[in-house]
Parts: sequence; structure tokens; C-alpha cells
Amino acid sequence: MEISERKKKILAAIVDEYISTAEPVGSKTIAQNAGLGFSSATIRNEMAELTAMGFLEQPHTSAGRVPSAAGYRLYVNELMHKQRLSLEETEAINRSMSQKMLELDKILSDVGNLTSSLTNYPALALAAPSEPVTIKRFDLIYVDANNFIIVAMLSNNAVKNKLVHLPFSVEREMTQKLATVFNASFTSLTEDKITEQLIRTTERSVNDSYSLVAVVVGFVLEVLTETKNASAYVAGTTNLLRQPEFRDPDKAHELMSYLSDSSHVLDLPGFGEPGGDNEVRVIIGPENAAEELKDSSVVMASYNAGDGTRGIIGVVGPTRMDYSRVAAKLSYIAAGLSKLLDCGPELPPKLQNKLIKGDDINEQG
Amino acid sequence: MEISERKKKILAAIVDEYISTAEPVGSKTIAQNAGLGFSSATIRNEMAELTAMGFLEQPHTSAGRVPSAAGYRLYVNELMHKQRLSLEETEAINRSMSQKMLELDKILSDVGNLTSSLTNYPALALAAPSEPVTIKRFDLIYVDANNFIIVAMLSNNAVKNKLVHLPFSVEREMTQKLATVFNASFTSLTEDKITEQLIRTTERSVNDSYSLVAVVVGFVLEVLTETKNASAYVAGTTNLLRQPEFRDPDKAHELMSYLSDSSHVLDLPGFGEPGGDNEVRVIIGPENAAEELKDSSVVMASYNAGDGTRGIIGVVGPTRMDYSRVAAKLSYIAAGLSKLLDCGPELPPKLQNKLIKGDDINEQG
DNA sequence: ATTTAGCACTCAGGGGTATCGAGTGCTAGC
DNA sequence: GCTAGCACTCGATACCCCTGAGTGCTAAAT
Repeated sequence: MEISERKKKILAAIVDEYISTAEPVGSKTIAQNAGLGFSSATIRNEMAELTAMGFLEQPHTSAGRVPSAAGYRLYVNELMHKQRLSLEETEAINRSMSQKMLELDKILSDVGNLTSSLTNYPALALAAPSEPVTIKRFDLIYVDANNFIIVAMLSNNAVKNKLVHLPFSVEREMTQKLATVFNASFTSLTEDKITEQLIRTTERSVNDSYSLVAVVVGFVLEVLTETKNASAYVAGTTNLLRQPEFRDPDKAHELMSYLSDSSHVLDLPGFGEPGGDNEVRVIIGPENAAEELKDSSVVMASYNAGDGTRGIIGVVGPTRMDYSRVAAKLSYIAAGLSKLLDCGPELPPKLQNKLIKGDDINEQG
Repeated sequence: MEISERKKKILAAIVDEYISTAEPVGSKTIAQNAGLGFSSATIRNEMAELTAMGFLEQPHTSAGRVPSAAGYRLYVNELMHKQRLSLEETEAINRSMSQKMLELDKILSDVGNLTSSLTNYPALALAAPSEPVTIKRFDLIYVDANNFIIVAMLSNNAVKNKLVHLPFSVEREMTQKLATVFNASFTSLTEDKITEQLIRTTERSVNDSYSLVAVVVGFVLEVLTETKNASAYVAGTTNLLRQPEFRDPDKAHELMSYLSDSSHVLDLPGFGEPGGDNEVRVIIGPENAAEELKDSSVVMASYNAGDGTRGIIGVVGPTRMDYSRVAAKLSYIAAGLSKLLDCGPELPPKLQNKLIKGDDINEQG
């Protein structure tokens, strides 16, 4: 059966109402509040049909209706009216994003916190390199005879470091030599390019009697594998406890501990798919692959850093989520993030603010 | 009134029972299970007196007894039988601690996670320098004409870095010169020693037309102030939801969001006090200064890194906490951490394991 | 052909009441 | 000084009834 315009209006009204009250919605409420000009009986008939079509569900016979996953889907795809952010909101976001930090990890964790506090839902912030990460620049910092620090800057602007302790002493010259050699031979290499032979050659070239090369190579491999599979941050999981659907501590605990292992977040479907910038994707309840998310929805927006890294920011919440509000915010934040990461390093901080304010990014697709 | 030996035994039995069941304890249960050889009536009389003395409380007339804060206090101070860790437990801890990482931040966050997963309570890991932190060693890493990384190793073995972007280009020589100058003039300085005059002198000495010195000094100040007030990690807050006393989502939310701001953790009383190593301190319910912790207990153990940094690891839980189990684990972990941090850099990783296994650290004071 | 008014029906939630039983305090006897 | 016994208390549980929001259906009205 084709869904009539009137049914759509009614469905939209029901979803809106349910999103704000968390209580099953009755025909009378819609007749009175939605201003559609029909009596409750008419609404009732339509609701009965919407239920038969699978867009609504009835918790029990004498209760109001609740949107089904299909109902939310239709709502998200067609019915929901795109929301604009208020000036205060965009300014708050701009303010938080006009930070001067450029390191990927710090940006991600900050944006995660920002997103979570703006939406009052747990937030995700992911970054995945579209092509394998390499090391852009090395340095070994001599601390004292027994200690040095390895620092690596990666192609995606992440900076990693490791303090190394040696049970024997080395000289400053040795660390400098190592740094030079590694900068010459190990930059711009993907993990699989680091062969046994390369390591041997390097060892010979620095006359490495203490297997220092092995230590540094170990660090390189660790960094490259760790970042190959993208990095993920989760923030604000406690927000879940504010949602009526998570008043059951067992449910809350299940989802919260699932989220607190940020590696789970990388399993999200569609993560890694191309998808246009600033496009907002919504995964509703049972559409989620993970069992733990079957009763939750995930809203995600992609951002794109100029260097090929692309990523996702998103929020997790009950299926009864304020999709339009969340989508608007995510879209705006993702757009800001794209600009920040994309032209960031080419712009002095003062200009960034202006760019982010571009008006077009208030809408989302 | 002086508390008799028998009363102490009964109180201990009640606390033990209540810790494991979370239900008010009745006289019959104690008479049957505790094996004291008295009838329930006798226990009952003693319980009535213990209640009058303030060590027990009665939720309502016809319920069993629950330990009061004073009851727990007595239990913790005198009655609780020190627990030994099983071989499996000590080995599990040793395994997790025999990591090769030496950076303070990473160690702290790892130990926080370890503690939380071993105790099933939220865990805290703090480090506070007993004397102001200084920078031990600088480096500026030239990335390209517009970007360089500042790396600083601190006196407490933390490593901090920052990626700096410049709206103009600098030459490699300049970054090297800066690094040399900063290593010469800014190492081992506490924050208050960084005077306007020192900055001016430095600027003149490198012929700084781009205020690069200001950028680096900014970083230095940021790092020194940030670490001056110690660093804190909180892990495993979701564990709270498993405790029956936090089945009320509002309570859980209150405490969890309090804990998730790790700066709160620094307000803990006694943090910063000297206190012997491996000494386990317990703060029970209302003894806590923070309103949010009035119904919770905190168990803390201090560790001591040789370099003057001292810190605390601890757990937060309901006053009905398994104090002896938690104290034993914390004590063991803190002792391990002391050794790891204290002699860590002077020992090759292989030896660390042995040291940590020292038998005496199974006990705590 | 739609829409609406009316009506009988359903059922979760709330309030009241009876019952149960764990636990108590007290007393009398060992 | 300990314990057996007993009357008493009172939260928790179960049950029941009632209320009211909401439904589906039918018949009248537009």
C-alpha cells in the first residue's frame, strides 16, 4: 500500500511527540496538539493502518503507539524537518573548535567531548586513514646515557613518542646517527615495506652492536599497526543514564561497557565507506550489526581531512533519539572539523573561525 | 563503654556478611554461619548494644543490622583480617605490570585500568610531584618549513609534545638553535623561575624576529602548570552499575559524572600527605569531603617513585566495599608500581618481574 | 466516500488491604 | 551469663479493585 501524505504527517507528529515525551502517543494527543484538523477518530483509523503497515507498534492493546524501526527510518529519510542551529549554538561550537592544537589525537578527544556535551548523548570520534599511515619525520632525543625518547610524526599529523630505557649506555652521537638514518630510510614507508633486509642494512650502516635499531624498528611497527586500524575515542557515556530507556542499570551497563572499549566502535557499519562529506547517516536499532546496539541508534557524520584521513563523529542513543537536532549538530561539527583539519595547517588560527562559520554547512543532506 | 572481644567478633562477622550479601544481617544468620557458638538470642543482645554504641544501624525496626560508618571504621582499623592474594592474582598483576613503557602518563592509565578490572570498582590513578616538576630535556623537531614539534621530557618522566604550525617559514637551523638555547636556559626551572627577563634575554640571543621563543615558552608554561597540580586518571566507572547500591540511575549518574571529571579526584583528602609507602588508607562514606562521595568509600594506596613523584592508586565503591580484598590488591599494585617507577629506569625489563614478586609486599599496614 | 461521534472493550498502573516472615526485644528458666 | 520462647513490628509481596487512557468498531453526518 502506498503511504498517503496524511499518514506521513500523522507519523511525523507521532515521532516528534514520542521523541520529546518518551511515552506512547495516543490519537487524542495528536488530534489536539498537531493541528492537523482531524478528529481523534480519523487519526485513530490512520494510526491503525500505520500499525498494520509496520511503521508503528503498540506496547499493549490499550496503550498509545510507538514508532517502529521502520517508522523511524521513514521519519529520518523523509519526514524530519531539517533543523537549523541557533546562532548561540554555532558560536559555541566555533569557539570550542578554534583551538590551536593540531595533533590528531587531541583534536579527536576534544571533539568527542564537545559533541557529547552538546548532544547529551555518548559521542564517538573516529579517524581512519584512507591510505596506510606512514612516518613523516623521526627524532631521537638523547636524555642521558641510559635513556632516549623516540618521537615520530605521522602522515596524518598524529605525534607519537616513546621513552626508551637502556640497560647500557649509549652516546649522544649514536642517537643522532640513528635519527639521521631512520629519517633517511624509514620515512614514507608503509608497514609492509619494512623488510628484514632493510633492517639488516640499517643495522650495518650504524654499526649497531646493541640492537638499538631493533628497538626503534619495534616502535615504528607498533605505531604503524596501531594507527593502521584507525583510532577511536568515546566520550560522555554517562549521558546514557539520563535517558529513560536506560533506567535499567543492566541495560545501561551493557551498552556503556560496550562503548567504553573504543575498539568496538570501529566495527560500525559504513565506517570506511566513502560517502560524501558532511553527509549524515543514521543507523536505527536493529539495523545495527552489534547485538549491544539493537535497541540503540547511531547517528554519524563524516569529515574529511585533506591528507586522506577521513573519519566519523557520531553519537549513540536510544532509538527514540532527537534525530534532527543531533543530525544538525553533527553535520555542523563535522564540517568544521573538515575545514580545521583540511586547511588547518595552512591557516593561522585566527582565520579558522571565519571559515568554519560558512553558512552552507548549516544544512545536511 | 569498652567494646568487648566478643562484640568485635560479632561486628566483624556482620560486616563480612553484609559485604558479601548487601542485605541487612540478622542475628540468626550470624549464629548459624559465623560459628561463634552462641545462640541467636545472645547475638541479638550484643547486636542491640553494638547498635546503641553506634557501630550498627537498623534500616527499620524489624530488619537486620547494617554497619554504620563507625562500624566500618572499626572493622577496617582492627577487625578485618588481612587478605593474601592468591598466586594467580599476583602473577596476573605482575604480568600486566611488566610492561616496558616508562612514560608516567601511560603507566598511570594502564595501572588504572588494571586496578579497575581486578577490583571491579572504578579506579583512580594519581601522580603528584612532591617538588615542582621541571623540564629535563627539550627538543624541537623540524618537520617542514611551517611546522615543528616541541618535545619536552619532564623531571617525573612524563613526555609532552606539541605540534606547532607557523604562518611563515622558518629554517631548520633556527629550530636547532632554539632547542640548544632552551636546553641551556630552561631546563630544571620551576614555573616561577621563568621571568620576563629570561624570556627577553633568550629572544635576543637567538635573534627571534618571529616570536618563536614566545611559542615555546607558552608550551613550557602550559606543561609546567598542567603538571604542577598532578595528573589523574579514572578508569572503569561503569563498574559502579554492578553494585546494588547504584541501581538507582540518578545516584549512579551523579557519582559517575563526578568521577569522570578527573580533576575532582585531586581533591581527595590526604592526597599529598606524606604517609608511608604501601600504606593503605580508607575513607569511609561521610568521612569524605565531597558531597558526591558521602555514600561511598575510597581506598587508596600510595606509591613512591624514586624521583620525588609520589602518587596514589585507589578505588571508589559503596561503603559496603570488600575492604580487605581491595586493600590487598591495591597494596600489591602500589608496591609494584613503586618498584617499577623507582628502580625502573635502572633495570632491564626482565629483572623487574622478579623484584615485584618480593613476598613482603603481600601484606599491608 | 470520508469524517466524526459514540460506545463498548482492554489493560497497565495506582491505591488499598491482607498476609507473610524475617527480625527484634523481652522475659523466664537453665 | 546464656538460651529458649514468645509476642510484636513492619517492610515486602501478593492480590484485588478501580480508574482512565486508549483502542476498534459502528452508525450517523457531511
